[in-house]
Amino acid sequence: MNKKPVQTIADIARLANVSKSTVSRVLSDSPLIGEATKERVRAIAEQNHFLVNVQARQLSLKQSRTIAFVVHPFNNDFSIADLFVLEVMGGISNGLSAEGYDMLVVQVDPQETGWVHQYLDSGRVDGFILLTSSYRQRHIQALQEMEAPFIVWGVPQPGQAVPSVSGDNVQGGKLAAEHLLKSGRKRIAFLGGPTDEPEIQLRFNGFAGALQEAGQVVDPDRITYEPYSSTAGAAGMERLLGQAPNLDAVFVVSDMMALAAIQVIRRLGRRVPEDVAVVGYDDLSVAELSQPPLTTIRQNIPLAGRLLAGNLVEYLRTGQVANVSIPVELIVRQSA
Amino acid sequence: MNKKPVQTIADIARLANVSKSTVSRVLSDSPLIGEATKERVRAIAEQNHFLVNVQARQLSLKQSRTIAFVVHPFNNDFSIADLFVLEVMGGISNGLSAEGYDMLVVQVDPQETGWVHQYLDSGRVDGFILLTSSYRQRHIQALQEMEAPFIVWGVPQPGQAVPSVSGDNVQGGKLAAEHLLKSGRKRIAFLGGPTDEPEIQLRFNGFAGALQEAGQVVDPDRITYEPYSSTAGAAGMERLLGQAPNLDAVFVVSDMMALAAIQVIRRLGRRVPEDVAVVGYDDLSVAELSQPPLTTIRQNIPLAGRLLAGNLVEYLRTGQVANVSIPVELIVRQSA
DNA sequence: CCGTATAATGCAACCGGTTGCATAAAAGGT
DNA sequence: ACCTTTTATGCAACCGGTTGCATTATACGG
Repeated sequence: MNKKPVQTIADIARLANVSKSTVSRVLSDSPLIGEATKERVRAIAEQNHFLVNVQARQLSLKQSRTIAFVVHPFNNDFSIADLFVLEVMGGISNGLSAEGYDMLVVQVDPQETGWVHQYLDSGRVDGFILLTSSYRQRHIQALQEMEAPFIVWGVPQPGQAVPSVSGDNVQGGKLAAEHLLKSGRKRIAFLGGPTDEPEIQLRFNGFAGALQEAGQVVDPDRITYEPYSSTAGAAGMERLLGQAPNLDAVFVVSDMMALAAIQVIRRLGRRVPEDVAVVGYDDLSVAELSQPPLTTIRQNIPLAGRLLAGNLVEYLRTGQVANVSIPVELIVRQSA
Repeated sequence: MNKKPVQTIADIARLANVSKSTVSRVLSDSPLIGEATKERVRAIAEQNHFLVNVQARQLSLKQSRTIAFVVHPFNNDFSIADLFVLEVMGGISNGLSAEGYDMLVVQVDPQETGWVHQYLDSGRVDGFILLTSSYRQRHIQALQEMEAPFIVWGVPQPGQAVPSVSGDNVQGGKLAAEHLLKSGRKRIAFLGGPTDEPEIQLRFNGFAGALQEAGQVVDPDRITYEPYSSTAGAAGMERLLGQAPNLDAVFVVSDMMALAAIQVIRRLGRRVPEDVAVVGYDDLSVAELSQPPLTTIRQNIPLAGRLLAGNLVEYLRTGQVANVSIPVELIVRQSA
């Protein structure tokens, strides 16, 4: 396949007149080897563009230096999380490579858990990174049972000792509400995602807290929870406008749902932001290209990726379970 | 790390009272082994939840059964390809796992080519998959020089023997033009991407061919080529309207540019689609959420992914260079 | 000047598979 | 019954690294 003549440490060893062990130690910068030798061996390796065979090293070390990024199949249905997934993946990939790890993308059947076995016991990967999704719980359980190292994006169910990284959801809800209040909105609605997602609850808490602090009531007619999808976003918005026709603002917990909501608001004859102000969540790249450009809550995704990677690696090394939450930021555009 | 007692084929061999070789052969279903033995060994492996160690197998076979999906860093700048990347990746990942391969996501510096060496010579991956991008040429050159197996999404430069999968760009251009003609448009413009991208030329060919067939002239004033970006899309649209103020439709070769173009058209006081009809390309998820929902050309992305994976694997095995193009489809919404 | 601590290197086993070749057992031919 | 095939299995080397332990060369203390 490749006719490069110098491929193994044995080759280098021969050229440098030393043993395999010495070359191996030079490459891992072991203190056992004398400086002079190190220099010489390194030079030879360099000249011959030598690169260690990763599989051999991994076999020897019994670790793969690879982690699996677990995603669900991308079905035809556009999932709300998609773009988010991509951006997070970029961050994780960066973080991982900074730690010297590779990232394998593993698509799994949401119903099965055999993949844990398959990838871990075969030595293919050292650990897993999961993003929040409706099937998360079952997977987390499986991972815990098999004592597989993993970390999740999102807020773990209360009482679970699971390493995680998430946005500061309470603060996100608060920022959105405060911005709407500051611009004089009086009847602010909440269009949420699935009820059982802890982050949605936290966003609501932050949101409701800010309203109460401002002396506003949190009218149940102006609150709804929907599955994560743009069609659900549209349906939810329609319901809200039916229940509370006089609402003058809405905080939507995802940008994709917010875009769908805006379409509904307009279809029903109201203007955004004049009649109804809209604040989204995530700051996906579509947010600034939409009509009108979307005011939204941005999570620091590159940071999230780096932390997911870093904390998982840390957990692998020390067993330290860390739960960190990262700051969010209000991005004001024209929809609110 | 894992206390599973039965982990190696040696363990299985002991339990089954056979040699390592036999177990190995049973697992690869070698015809050398008798049926009775196979059954027995398989049963034992099964009972003990045995899984082969991937690294050891790979070391022995000198192949990684892994391919690298090469992407550029996701910078803050919204890249035209983003969503596209994600969707294609899903398809590739599916195709690859059907072939028994894993997918590694490799982020590379567009300026460097060292990664080819790094991943190939170290045995980390068996091949690469690249998506079209402005830096593609340099990378392709590097890959070819190192005789690295790879496949690209998009149309290769003429005269290059490069395995590829691409959409049927000629047909895409044709469908767009025909749709606009059918709705009675008389002065149709073309807003293209970079001139040196073969796919852009092909889309133009299909577009121009359809116009000519309908007896329309292809007025140079109604044609422009811009870099790939939404700002360039806006600039291009502005130029077109300046050169040919009476145009009544425009075919834009990417959805993102089309969205920008629509903003310009409106800013200059015309309505979409009444005054100017707009057809985009790609059918990104934003297309249906935009105002008005965008009429566009959709490529069968899951199929693309599967073909990229399948053809690369085929190339790995046989050296067959295949260049396939997949069908496209017109999605009619409200912008045209 | 010798014994021992110390630094530098090599030997060989090991990680967990695969495979060419030798061998043993069963089958076939006459 | 005997020799040749054929079929089924084992032996041992190999893939390309890492590492515990032995060994040699050098430095140091007395």
